[in-house]
Amino acid sequence: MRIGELAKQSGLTVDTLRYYEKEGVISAPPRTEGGYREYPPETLYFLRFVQSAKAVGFSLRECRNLLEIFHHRDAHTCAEVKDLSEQKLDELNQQMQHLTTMHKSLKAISDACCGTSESAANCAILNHLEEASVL
Amino acid sequence: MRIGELAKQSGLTVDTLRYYEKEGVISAPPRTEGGYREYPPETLYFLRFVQSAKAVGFSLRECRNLLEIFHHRDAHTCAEVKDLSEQKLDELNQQMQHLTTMHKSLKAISDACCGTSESAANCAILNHLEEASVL
DNA sequence: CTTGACCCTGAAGCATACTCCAGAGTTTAT
DNA sequence: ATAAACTCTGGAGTATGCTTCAGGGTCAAG
Repeated sequence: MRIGELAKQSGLTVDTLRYYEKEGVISAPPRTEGGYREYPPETLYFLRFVQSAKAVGFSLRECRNLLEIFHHRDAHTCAEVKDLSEQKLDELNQQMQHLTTMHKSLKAISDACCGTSESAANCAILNHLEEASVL
Repeated sequence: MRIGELAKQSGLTVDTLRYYEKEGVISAPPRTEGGYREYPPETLYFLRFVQSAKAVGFSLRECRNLLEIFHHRDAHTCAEVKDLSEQKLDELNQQMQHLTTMHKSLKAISDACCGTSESAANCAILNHLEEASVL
């Protein structure tokens, strides 16, 4: 399978595929005589693995590491993998916390504003931001 | 007030202050004979305004625009300001949604894993990621 | 054999928000 | 007068995940 086909099948672009190779996410495939990349079919599964991992919040580097573990899964333990998952879950929680805090604060400020077409000279939102007591 | 003092008072670094000036967040202050920036005291309030806006999720560019509105608030309306707030609230909601979705998916996968020190050869997490049915 | 579709490389660009650096001038205290 | 502390500039570096580009080679069909 050449790169264009793999791109189509995976939904990624050829540029992204070459980028992934450069970053060590997928390994460099053999080349045809003309110098074209010739991918073994399982590459598609690996890419799907990466896409799933990205979809649950892992960074590209983390995806690379996870895929590495996947390739040598006999040499790794469930404890190790679950640990990575739980770390990521913690991270996601922290980010949600952060967003929630910001949302709450902004909502409170926003609710205090009349939202009319009156001059913003005394706008509650601007006033609250100025007072710097936001968080 | 010189830049070091303003940095101390605001909790930002001098580099950040110069960066903000370059980005048009705060306007360039007059200079002393020696070429040093001499900030009027209200700059501190403007910086606090920016910090508050950042704290509720506005990007630096958005902070700049908000501060611009603040500077000419007579020429703006509450409707306009509230609109910006609500747009940002929507954005925050979307981001929370996204995080929640990711967290849910990962949690489900993670819970399916035994987490023991057994080989990861049949690790439920890895298997689920491979199956690409994650989201 | 020519045309169009496809592929190659290395490097640069984008967006965000800083951070750090070298090399030089200014101010303040002693 | 001299040293320490402060400030100046322009430019490069950091992290992430691509995307775009120029300039050129390869492959398949008619």
